[in-house]
Amino acid sequence: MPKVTDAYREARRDEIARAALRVLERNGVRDTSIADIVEESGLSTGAIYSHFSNKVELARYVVGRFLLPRLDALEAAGDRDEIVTPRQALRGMLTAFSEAGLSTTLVLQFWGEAMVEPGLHDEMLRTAGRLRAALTHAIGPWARAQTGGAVPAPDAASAAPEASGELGPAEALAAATARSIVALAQGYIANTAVFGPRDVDEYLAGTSAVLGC
Amino acid sequence: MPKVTDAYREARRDEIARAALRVLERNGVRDTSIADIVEESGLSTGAIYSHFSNKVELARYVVGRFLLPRLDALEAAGDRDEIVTPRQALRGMLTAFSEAGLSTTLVLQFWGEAMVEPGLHDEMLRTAGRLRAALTHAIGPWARAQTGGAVPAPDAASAAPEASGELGPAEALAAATARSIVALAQGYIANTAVFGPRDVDEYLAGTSAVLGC
DNA sequence: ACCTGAACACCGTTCAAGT
DNA sequence: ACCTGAACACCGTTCAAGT
Repeated sequence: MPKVTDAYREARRDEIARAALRVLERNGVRDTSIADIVEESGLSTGAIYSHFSNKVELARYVVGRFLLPRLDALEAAGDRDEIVTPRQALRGMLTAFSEAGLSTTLVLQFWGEAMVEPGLHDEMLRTAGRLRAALTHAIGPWARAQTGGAVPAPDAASAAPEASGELGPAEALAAATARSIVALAQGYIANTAVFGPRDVDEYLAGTSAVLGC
Repeated sequence: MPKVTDAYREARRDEIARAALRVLERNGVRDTSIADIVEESGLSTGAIYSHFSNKVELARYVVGRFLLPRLDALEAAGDRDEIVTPRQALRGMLTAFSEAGLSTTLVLQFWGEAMVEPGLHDEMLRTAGRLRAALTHAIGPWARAQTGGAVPAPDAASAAPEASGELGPAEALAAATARSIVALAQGYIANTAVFGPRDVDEYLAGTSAVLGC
C-alpha cells in the first residue's frame, strides 16, 4: 500500500472523528445521528461508512483517540523513580482531566453506552487498562517503599513467585491500589457530571473526611 | 374520581413499569424498545401510551419507583440521635444497594441517559436529593459533635443565622459531607459496573489507603 | 478506491376506530 | 375511559451507480 494513501485515510478518519466529537459535545450520544455527523463533516452517508463499518466503530475510534487524558507525566514520574503517593497520582490525573477540558457528561454517556455495546465496552477496558498500567507504574516506587525497604531493580531477574506467574507484594499492592484510584476518579467524574463542577482539592478533602482521615 | 379507578390506573402503571424493568435488566436502556415492553407486558402500544405520555416519562417512573435503595434505616438512625459517622453511612448505603440487587450497569446507563434527557435528569436529581437529605439527617449528630459540643435540639427555634437563611456550622458540614458520600457511592457503582463486582469493605479499605488513612 | 444518495428495515409516537 | 393496531416521520445501514 502506498504511504500517501494510508496517510490520507488516517487523516479522513480523524476528520470524521473530530466532526463527530463536536456534535457529540453539542448534542450528547443519544441525540447524535449519523445524519448530524454527515452535515457537520460535509461528507455523505456512504463516505462515512467507507471509513467506519458502523456507528459503534466510529464511537470506539473517538474514545481511543480523544477521551484518554494525557498519561505522559504520570508515566515519566514512574520512570524517574520519584515517590508518587496514590493520592498525588489521583490528584494529578483529575487535574489533567480537568485541564484537558473533556466533558464529564460525555464520558458518563459513553460509560452507559459501553454497558450495552460490547465493542465500546472493549475499547473502554483497553483505555482503562492503559490508565491502570500507567498508575501502577507511577506508584511503583511508593509501593516498594511500603512493602519493606528492599527495592529490587525493575529489570532484575526474579525468583520463584514471578516465575510461577505470581506478583511480588509491591506489584500486587500497586495493582490493587490502581483500581481504587480509578474508582475515586470515576466518583469525581460521575458526581461532577450529575451535580455540577467541583474543585479537585475540595473533592479530595471531602472524601478523605468521609473515610476518616 | 372514583377510588377504584385510581387504584386500577396505579396498578396498571406499576404493571407496565415492572414489565419495563424486566426488559431493561435483560437488554439495557439502549436496546429496549417500546415493542419489547409491549411484548413483555402483553398489552398494546396504545395502551402503554394511554398510561405514559412517552418513553422518558415511563423511564422517570421506573427510576422513582424502583431505583432508589430503601432509606428507612438511614432515616431512623438520624431520628434516634445515634452517632453515625460518614463512613458508616456510606457503608450502610452501599450494603443496602448491594442487597437490593439493583443492577449497577442499569444505574450507569440511566445516569448516561439523564445527561441528555432533561426529564430524566430532573428525576435523578429528585431521587438524589432525597438520598442526600437522608444522609444529611443521619450524620447530623456526628456533625454536631464535630462542630463544638453544643447539641441544639433539632426542633428548637433558632437565632439569627437560620432566620437569615444561612445554615449553622453543623448543618453546613453535614450537607457538604453528604455530597462526598454520594460521590464515593457513585465511584463504587461506576467502578463495579465497568470492572466487575467488588466487596464493599475492600472498596472502603482501598479508597482509604489511596487518600492516606 | 472513494464517494453519492435513494432505498430498506426498524424505531417512537399518533390517531381514527372499537369496546 | 381504556384500548387496538395501522400509519407516519425518522433512524442506522446497504448498495447500485458514478468518478
